[in-house]
Parts: sequence; C-alpha cells; structure tokens
Amino acid sequence: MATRRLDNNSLAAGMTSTATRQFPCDKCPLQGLSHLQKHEKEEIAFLSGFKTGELVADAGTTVLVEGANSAHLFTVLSGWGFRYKTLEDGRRQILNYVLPGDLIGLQGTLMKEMSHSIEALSPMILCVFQRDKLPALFRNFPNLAYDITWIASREEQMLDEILLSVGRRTALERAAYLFAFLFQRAQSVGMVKNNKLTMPLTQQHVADTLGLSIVHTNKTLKKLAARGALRWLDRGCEIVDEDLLLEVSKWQGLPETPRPYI
Amino acid sequence: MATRRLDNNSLAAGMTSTATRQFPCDKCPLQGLSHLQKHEKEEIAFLSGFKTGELVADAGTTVLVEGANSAHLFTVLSGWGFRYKTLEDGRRQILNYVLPGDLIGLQGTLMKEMSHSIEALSPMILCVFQRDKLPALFRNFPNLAYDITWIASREEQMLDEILLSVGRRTALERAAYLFAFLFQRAQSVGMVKNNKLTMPLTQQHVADTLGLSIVHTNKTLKKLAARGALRWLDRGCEIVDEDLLLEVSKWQGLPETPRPYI
DNA sequence: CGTTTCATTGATTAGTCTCAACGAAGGTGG
DNA sequence: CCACCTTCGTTGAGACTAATCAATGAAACG
Repeated sequence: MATRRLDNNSLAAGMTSTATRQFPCDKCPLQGLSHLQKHEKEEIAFLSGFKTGELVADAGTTVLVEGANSAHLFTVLSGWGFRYKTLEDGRRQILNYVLPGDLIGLQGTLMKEMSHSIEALSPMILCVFQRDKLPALFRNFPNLAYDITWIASREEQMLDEILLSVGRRTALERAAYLFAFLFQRAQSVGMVKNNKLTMPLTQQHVADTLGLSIVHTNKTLKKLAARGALRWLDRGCEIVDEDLLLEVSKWQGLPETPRPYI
Repeated sequence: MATRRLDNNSLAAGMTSTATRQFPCDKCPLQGLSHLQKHEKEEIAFLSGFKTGELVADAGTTVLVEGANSAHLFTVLSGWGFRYKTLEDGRRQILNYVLPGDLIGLQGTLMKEMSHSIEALSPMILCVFQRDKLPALFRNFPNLAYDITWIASREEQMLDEILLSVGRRTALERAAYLFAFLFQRAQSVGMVKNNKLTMPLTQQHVADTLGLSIVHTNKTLKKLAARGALRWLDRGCEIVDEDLLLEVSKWQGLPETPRPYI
C-alpha cells in the first residue's frame, strides 16, 4: 500500500475522516518508544479528535515558513527536519533539528506568526493538529497542557546548550558536540541500529548549524574523521565513536528521563 | 521604611504571611505596564496564594544555580539579571537577560534540575512562587497555564534570534543587535526615561553574550560609540541612537503585542 | 594609600573566511 | 547511451577577523 500523501491544500480543506489514517492515535508509532511517556486512555481519545490528519513531506520541503500567520501544529512521527532563521542577505542559521516525537509550530499557534522556518531533511511524516482546539486542551486536559509546557521548556534547554556551543566552543568542539547531540537524540527515538547511524545532512547544513563557513566546516570534519570519530558519506554523516565525540566536545550528554509527547 | 530582605533560608522556611509583603498581587507593580496583559480578579486571588514571598537580590548575587534540584519559580518585579551557562574550563556564555515581567526557574520546576544559572546585574526584587502548586494552576486556571506556555515560547523566540545573531552576524552587527534588543525590552517595561537608558553591564558581560573576547568587544564597542550609537560609561552602557543600532544590526525589532505575565 | 576591578591600547599570533579551482556522483535530455 | 549540468565535497592560497599576550590608566574600595 502506497503512503498516503496530503499536500497543504488538502490540509487546509480539513481532513476529518479518521478512517483513512495510517496512524490512528491508539496505534501511534511513537507510543512504543521507551524514552517517551505513555498517555492515558481519555487523553488518547481527546488527541484523536485534536488530530486532523497526517502530512507527508519530501526531503527538501519547507514544512513551516517564517512569517506565516496560519501555521499548523505538528508532531513529528518519522524523519529528520531542521528549524532555521535567515538574515535579509541570505545568511542562514540552523537553530535546531527536529526528530520523531518533537512538537513543531507551537510559536505560530500561540503568537501571531512563526519566527522561524522548518524544512525536511529526509521524508517526514507529521501528525497534524487543529490549532484552535488548543484552548480546549488546556481547559480539559491539564496534564497534556503541562506536557506541552514541558516540551517547550525542553526546546529552550536544547537551545541554551546550542548557544553555549556556538558562542564558546572551538570549531572542533562544536562539531563534536553537534554530532554527539544528534546521535543521542536519534538513539532516544530508536533511530540507531547496531550502534550506527547515518544522518541525512550536507556539509552546508553542518556549517549553518555551527556558524562556520562551509570550507572551514569541511576541514573540521576531516579532523574528526581522521581521529576516527565519524565518517562522512556521500550526503550524510555516520557516527563511529560516540565516546570520542563526547570527550572532544566536553559535553556530558542528554538527560535520560522519559519525556512527554503529544 | 527599609526594603525587606529575604535570604534563601527564610525563603526555604516558607514565608506565608501576606501582610508583610511590599507588593501584594492586587497592587503588583507590573500591572500598570501597558505592554503587559491584565489579570482577572479570580486569577489575582489564586496568584496571591501561589506567591509565597518576595526576594531581594543584590547586584552580583546568583539567584539560581545550574544543577540545583529544588529551584524556585520567580517573576522579576524590578532590576536586571542574566541567564548563563559555563563549560568545565570556565568559558561562559550569557544566554539571555531577564527584566521585569520575566518568569524564571521554569526549567528547574518542570525538569529535575536547572541547566543554567541566573545572576543579578542590579539589585533585583523577585516574586517567589510555590512550585508544587503549579499543577493546581494548570488544573484550575487554564488561561494562566496558557500564559506560562506563551512565556516559555517567547523565551524560545528570543533565543532563536540570539542564536542567529551569534552564529551569523558580524561582531559589529551582533553588538548593535544586542543593544537594540535590550533597549526595546527595557522600553517595553518602562525602564527608559527621556528616551535614554543606562544598562548595568560590564564589557565582560557583553563579551560573554556576543561570544567574543573582551579585547575585541572593547574595540567593537568603540566603533559603535564612534558612530554615535551609544556611549560607554563607567560600568554601563547608554543607548544614544536606537535607529542606528537597528540599521547596523539589520534587525526589525521586537513585536509590539502585549504579553502575559504571572 | 595600597588593592582590586574595569576599560583601553598595541603587537603578535591563531583561527576562520573568501576566492578559486577541481573532482566525483547523479540526473537530464538529446 | 552518452554529453552536459548540477550539486556536493575537497583542497590550496591569501586576506581578514578575532584571540592572546602584555602593559597601562582610572576609578572604586577598604
């Protein structure tokens, strides 16, 4: 059976039939992940109504655009993406990456408009929520509201760490931190098989994440590869030695606590 | 009458008498600010019970420490502070500044522990909340819960912009952005008199915010001063030409929307 | 009046950027 | 099926930005 494809138009038109869903909430692919918290039955029932459909995005697709005032609220079900901002003259900064279990578009839902964009790095499947039901969620499911606040707080925590990295770590430390960070995040949602992981990145993405030029990024990655920490493949990065990355970056790693998702 | 001073011990002991408060919630000094949203009567009643006391912190005091697992939840009533993280070897990155109306300590309340520290730049007065009543707030005051999520989302928005700045702006643009940003934030809470503002910073703080060395920061500030954008005083910075700062930084400024506070 | 903290300046070095050129792989159209 | 084009990664050279080192002055403090 082919993957069902919804473009933004059919999204806007509103897709309410739960029958055609590949991933009904009670069979959410995220619920089996040991690092994610389980939901109560009533919560799942509510979420089934909160969910309005699924979105499949190709690699390279812009899922959310900066400045859009009618942004949707999504949870990532599968795939890799990234959040970024740009300056007028095109300089781009990647702010963070989004992986399965992450909630995106909250800013666009709460504030007037999104202040960043999100693009798919690999094919992604997203769970689409009805933003105008968010107040109902806060009214009737305080635990879910608490979870959303928790998720927002976690994003801030990640950003703090990334900002420390970009501001104060050397290029080599910064690169090592980035790959250790992404490796651990991917691991926590079951994306690492046989202790190996290939990330769907170009060196341009890495450069825009670290705040470096692409040339210097290339030379920095070569150093990490020479030390045996990673291997750069055609259009992606394979992590070889996580411990070495942790050592080089002087980073203590992610907390182990199970976290909520919506 | 002298300002009442509470140290952390008397805080921990719990100060419940509302009679000794300088700033009861129904006379909160923040409520007169036009950029902040008003509360309903029942909300103010609840918040009076949510509040456990007031904390006065001298300049230079560490209000919250990274790693503390019993952090409090505060709203800033007056004064300047900053959030920061450090690497093992002492390199410090200032993540953001805290001004009146800002909620701090949310991470420490939701997660197990704080992942950043907060220090006072000037004398500060903080409103102290009882963290274990936060679930009750989410249960009974969904609008306040929504506000807290909004506030967390705004912090993320600010961090996004700061990260873009540190990652992709030049030293001069970055410095101009920082001062324009702080000027606008201070203005929105009524700290700017006669269109002039002096910020209680040392050049070390600026350096640790911009991700630069202190020497290069000094030279960059000299350039901005030479252009007439600002004046560096003894231990602080006076903004002279906001428009010039906006122009140099290529920044569009803060949104004007009134925002919630707790 | 010594001591500390901050700001300032010049000289040198290290890190990073820009420019430029080229190779490999994959896709496209003739 | 091959020639061409595009994207991505790689490398070297030179220019520029920012860091480090070092020294000094000014003000605040006890």
